[in-house]
Amino acid sequence: MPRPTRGGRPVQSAPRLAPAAIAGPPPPYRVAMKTHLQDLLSSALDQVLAGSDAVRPAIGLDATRDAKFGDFQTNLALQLAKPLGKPPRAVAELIVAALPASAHVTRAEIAGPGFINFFLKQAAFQNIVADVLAQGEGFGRDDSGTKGRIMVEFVSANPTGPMHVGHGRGAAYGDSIAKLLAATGWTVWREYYVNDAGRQVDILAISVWLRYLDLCGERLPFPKRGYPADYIKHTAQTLKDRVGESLKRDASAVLVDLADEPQVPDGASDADKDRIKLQQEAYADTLIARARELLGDGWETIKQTALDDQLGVIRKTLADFNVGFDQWSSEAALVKSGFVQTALQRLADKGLTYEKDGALWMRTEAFGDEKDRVLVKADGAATYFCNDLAYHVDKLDRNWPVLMDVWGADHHGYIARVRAAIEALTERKDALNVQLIQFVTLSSGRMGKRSGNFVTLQDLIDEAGTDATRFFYLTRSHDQHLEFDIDLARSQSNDNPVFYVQYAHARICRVFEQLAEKGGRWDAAAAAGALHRLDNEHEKALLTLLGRYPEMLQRAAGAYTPHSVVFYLKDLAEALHSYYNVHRFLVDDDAELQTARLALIAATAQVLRNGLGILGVSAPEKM
RNA sequence: GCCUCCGUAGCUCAGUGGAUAGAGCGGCCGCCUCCUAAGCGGCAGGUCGCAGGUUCGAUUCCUGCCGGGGGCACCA
Repeated sequence: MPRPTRGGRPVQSAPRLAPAAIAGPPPPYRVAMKTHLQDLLSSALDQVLAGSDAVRPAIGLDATRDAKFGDFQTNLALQLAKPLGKPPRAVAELIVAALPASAHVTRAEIAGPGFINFFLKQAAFQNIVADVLAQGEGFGRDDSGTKGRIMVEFVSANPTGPMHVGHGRGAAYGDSIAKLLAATGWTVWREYYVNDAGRQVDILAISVWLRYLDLCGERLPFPKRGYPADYIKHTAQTLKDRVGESLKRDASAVLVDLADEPQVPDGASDADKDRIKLQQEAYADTLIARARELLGDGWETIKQTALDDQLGVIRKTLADFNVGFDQWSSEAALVKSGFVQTALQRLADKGLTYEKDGALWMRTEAFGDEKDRVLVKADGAATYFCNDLAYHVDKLDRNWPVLMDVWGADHHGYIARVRAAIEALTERKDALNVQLIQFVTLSSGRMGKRSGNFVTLQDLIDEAGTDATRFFYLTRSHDQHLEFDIDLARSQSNDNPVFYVQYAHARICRVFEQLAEKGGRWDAAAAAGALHRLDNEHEKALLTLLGRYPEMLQRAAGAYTPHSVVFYLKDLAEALHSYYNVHRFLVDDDAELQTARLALIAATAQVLRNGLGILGVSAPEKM
């Protein structure tokens, strides 16, 4: 498999996911309608405020929560009640009385504490169908890339084992937010940072080697701090297939002069546990040093084999999960290239580093961190922070001025120092955009890499499918804890929420299949002239939702909330299912009505596809 | 102790200043001679953790408590 490399030299580029869509502004009708209502209200305000010294408020128009409140609402009267010294409803009456006549408005109604609700003629909404059909995959999208350049780094799971369900959430979120940003005017680049340097890789290698020795018939005790899981045995077998027994050493040679690893006794105090764990870490380090001595270059072979094998598993899982990256960036390559030293020098040149207790520190506290941080440890090894800092500098050097990092919530305390480093070198406080993904809990127990019996993301995908798994992850706000109901996700039952949306799409496809079977045709070109036939409340609900899609996308992108797309799609599917149950679309005796309804559901299918595409979920034609 | 994410129906969760707070699941009652019933319609179920404050208006913003998750390394 290809080795990942550092920045600027992508090894494996994922295909760009954005479809070649029709560029251009979102359909203007909703915006135009709001502007129109604002003009009417503005004119009314001229009259109402004449002779008053009240400050003219901004005219806010909102979508209504419920169709019974009309199409748009304004709270103008509530805002003006106090300055005018009149009850809100009285103000509302003045405003409504002063409203000029309009061809689009059927009525303006005062409701509740003083809202003015506008009811528009259905004709105002019908053209959305033609817009959707004309723009297709491009409907709602802004592929201009003119909002700016943003790099999204996500997953970046350590290559020391398979991805678990927590990583899956970050993968689903990161992939969808990248798609969402790309669909709303951003130029997006997605990266995976491969932590293939440092002590954890040595721990991985020693674990693999000990299992390899097992396979060669050499029995050694397995250290507590090693990775005991079965996937290590698999990698050990891969190693043996590759090198035979050339890396076999006698157990006695490995263990000579080595005291037994200390064990935590039952009922030990917390202090004792911590002390013994430190001794166990030291024991693992001793084993690693011993292995290096005995193996020479062979040690590197083991490390490479282990990394290749683990990363290969991760790559397969992500591919199955429909998650792609523009680039995989290697920590080890970053170190080897000398760029870490370059970054350190830049900090030193600014007087932001100093030595203390044999270590090299950075003055992060001067930039809002709660304390200064170590860059190079007393033993000469760089900290994770040091290399990661360099990586972020590298990203900025590559002309990505906005860096979104998708991290697990356990990295919360790490934000301040990375932000400090970036601010120190760029004088920009806002370059780093961290999205913390809250924890995933499993309905049947917790996961952990050392336990050996955790549920991997691959397990989940294999059993529940990519669609159900991705949809499930994205059904919750990312800053909310997610309880992953494994049984539900695994079940191919009606309870699984992804099917509800997909089914709406499949149903529409089935209608067109039926039409073809009957030998009928649907004339898309004639649809525009037939749309005036869409006059019932179910059609109105669909028309309204279709029209809201573009603004929903913008809102979801602005708030970094792909789950908003999920909830929108559920609403759209619900409107379709309700419509389906009440009305027939294949209307034998009314060709114009049939044309109009088919156009409406074709547009609905298009928006379902577009939205599901943002989520990375398929839109099947049959279920 | 400090930082942070939370606390909304029996359960899982939406709702980034507005109206009578919503959905799914679970419970109950209906709907297939008709484009897939993986669907639709209806009923029951709430002191939006507690207490103050700001506001014409607070589930939403602020403060303080109570309860829970996570983080506070020369680990990654």
